[in-house]
Amino acid sequence: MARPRQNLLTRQRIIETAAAIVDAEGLEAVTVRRLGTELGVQGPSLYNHFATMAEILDEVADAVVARVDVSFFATHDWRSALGLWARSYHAALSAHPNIVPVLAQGPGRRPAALAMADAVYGGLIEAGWPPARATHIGALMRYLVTGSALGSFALGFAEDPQLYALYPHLRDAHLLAEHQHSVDEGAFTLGLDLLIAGLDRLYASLKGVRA
Amino acid sequence: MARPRQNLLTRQRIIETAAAIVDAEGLEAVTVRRLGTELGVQGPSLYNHFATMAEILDEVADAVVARVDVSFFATHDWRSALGLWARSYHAALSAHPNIVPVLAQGPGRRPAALAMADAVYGGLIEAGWPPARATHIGALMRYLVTGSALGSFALGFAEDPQLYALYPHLRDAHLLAEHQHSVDEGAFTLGLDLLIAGLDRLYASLKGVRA
DNA sequence: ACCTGAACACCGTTCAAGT
DNA sequence: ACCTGAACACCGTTCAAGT
Repeated sequence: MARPRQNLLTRQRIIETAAAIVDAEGLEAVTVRRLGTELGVQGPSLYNHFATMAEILDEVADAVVARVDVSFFATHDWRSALGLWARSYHAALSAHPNIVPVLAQGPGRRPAALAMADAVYGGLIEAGWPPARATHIGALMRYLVTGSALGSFALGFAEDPQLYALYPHLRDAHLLAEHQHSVDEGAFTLGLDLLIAGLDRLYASLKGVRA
Repeated sequence: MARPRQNLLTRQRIIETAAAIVDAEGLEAVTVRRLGTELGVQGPSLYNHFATMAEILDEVADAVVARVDVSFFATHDWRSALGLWARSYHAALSAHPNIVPVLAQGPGRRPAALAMADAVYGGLIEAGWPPARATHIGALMRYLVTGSALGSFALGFAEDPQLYALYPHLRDAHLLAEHQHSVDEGAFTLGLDLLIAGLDRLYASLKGVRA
């Protein structure tokens, strides 16, 4: 059989395959040899397309961030835009929790993460927030979204009821896993609503508006 | 030279040595062989004291959580207690940021993490919060603290000014690193203050108190 | 009971050789 | 230009052998 004129690999194919492994089995399951097997090549072939394994995972992470909708800042009041963006960000990360540790290190040089930071910061500045405060708000939102996506609170407790015998108030903690979605979503929604309401009041006081 | 009657290793010594490496060089620097070298034994000797490497890192993480002060719930109003605890939790994690990914997976079977969850949840229940809300508040606080400790927002941007040419509002992002402490602390403090003020209002409305 | 030395099945990455 | 095969310097973990 003749050598195909088209390359066996593209960056896109590699990233998609890596993303599928991350979602199904976690970050540690993505190895050079495993990727090679799934792509039908030998492991070292990947180095014709990427310099390091970390670069591949960075692109997987950025593809997730690229799906976050930042368009609201162009069309909505800053309060609505912040809430809609944060929900979109949260939804994108919750769909791919295994990649969150890579994302949580900051935008670095990832284009989608930088574009998102630019849109959010720009939106807040144009709404009249002082630069230092706009930075704080952007940081705070990242803390909440990555913190909530990084590890499910509900699933963070072991399933073993006996474990909690020593802790008087944790008697039913082993049941949290059954209510994972409502616990984790409820906590995120509570936090987001409280923060936006609080920022609204802070904004009003900054602008000299009396309640 | 005779064989010492005392063991060369103890769990305590291993954990302390691992913690020092984590702090100085990060999680990836902690290897069985490296620990062996620093402890004056061969790597496999560690398996007489721990079943896995993950178990060692779990204990390093729990030692950090053990330093969080949860006593406030016994002595203070829930609002003050929540704020003082969250600041103590944040300070403990900020002092050892490299171990945060281990912590962020939840308490699991770690005694200090379980004791902390018990104290916080118990304190909120005794203050009169409904159980579901108390769970949300505990989760929310973990999101904020681990999210902020996991990766510095300020240090998450590359130091290369040229990188930001494409992003109109990020022109000065490369300067964030110089103000790391005030950016990261400012964002955390803003978030904590807004959340506690918001929870105070929510509590008042739950208890039927009119503003 | 605890430590050693050798071994197993992995890693990421490099590089000369092939096409 | 891209892929292969062999190699290097690592991993965590197991286990028989020593004391």
